[in-house]
Amino acid sequence: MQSASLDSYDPVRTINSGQVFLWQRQLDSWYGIYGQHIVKISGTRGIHKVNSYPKSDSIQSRIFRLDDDVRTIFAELEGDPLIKRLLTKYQGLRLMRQEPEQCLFSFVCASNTNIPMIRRMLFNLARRFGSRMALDGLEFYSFPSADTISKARISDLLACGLGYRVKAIKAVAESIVTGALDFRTLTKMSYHDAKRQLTQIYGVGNKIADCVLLFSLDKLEAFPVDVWIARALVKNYQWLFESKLSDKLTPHQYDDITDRARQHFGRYAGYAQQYLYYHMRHQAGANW
DNA sequence: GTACAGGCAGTAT
DNA sequence: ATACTGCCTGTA
Repeated sequence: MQSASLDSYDPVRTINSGQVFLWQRQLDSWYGIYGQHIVKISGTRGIHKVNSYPKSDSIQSRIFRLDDDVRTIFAELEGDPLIKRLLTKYQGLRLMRQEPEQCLFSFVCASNTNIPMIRRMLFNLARRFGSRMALDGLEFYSFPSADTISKARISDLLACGLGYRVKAIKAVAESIVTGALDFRTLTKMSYHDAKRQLTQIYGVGNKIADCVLLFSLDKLEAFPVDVWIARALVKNYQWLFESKLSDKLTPHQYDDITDRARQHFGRYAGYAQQYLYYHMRHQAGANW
């Protein structure tokens, strides 16, 4: 019973994992913005139906990574006692596969702020620069394209509450528009090569690059270390690290930590990160 | 007022 | 290499 349902998935738990920002609860359903699509999760009692508008048959499998062989993945991660416990405790939690452009813009906005603020910035961006869509009598806005953002006025971006991130947002939009950054190519590259490309962009450092690699470019070995993960490691994995860990990281410490985490958790370290992150937030009583 | 929040680049040692 | 600093903005 327990192992049989370990490969189940719970879309609502997954969208509340804190790694995707443009979701909202309305009329007993959840609505998310996925590039040009609205994704709707309806249903109750843990039995959910996922639809997308415009309609797409493959989008559910795509965004919830139902193509991943989680039995194999989880079997590898069970070697770690804490992760083994969390896999059962948070059954149904998956990683999500986000739309790369939206993902990169989102995590650039995420630097040095909190989730309510990130959501505000992204909803503002969508409302101002996205296309209006209607569903169930509700109003939604698609996520704006890099082209649109590259042409946007600085003052309009500032009005979205982006603050000093505008410079980075512009740099990201530019590199996409000029083709200097190409997600298809990055997906085919190795983790390290793709990361090197991403971090060339102004405003994209280690952490943001790892988030984009894991959440949108299928690099499951990526192990983003934000303050929450750092705290989880300090608390539960101090033994993994020679020098003492603190939850403030210099760039060199960041590399050291992700490398060791990857060594310890293996090629699916990103899944371990997802469960650790969810666990920390859950324990902190987060409900944003 | 002021500390702080899911990093980053710039500058000085 | 490593440490220190400022940064938009909103909230507690």
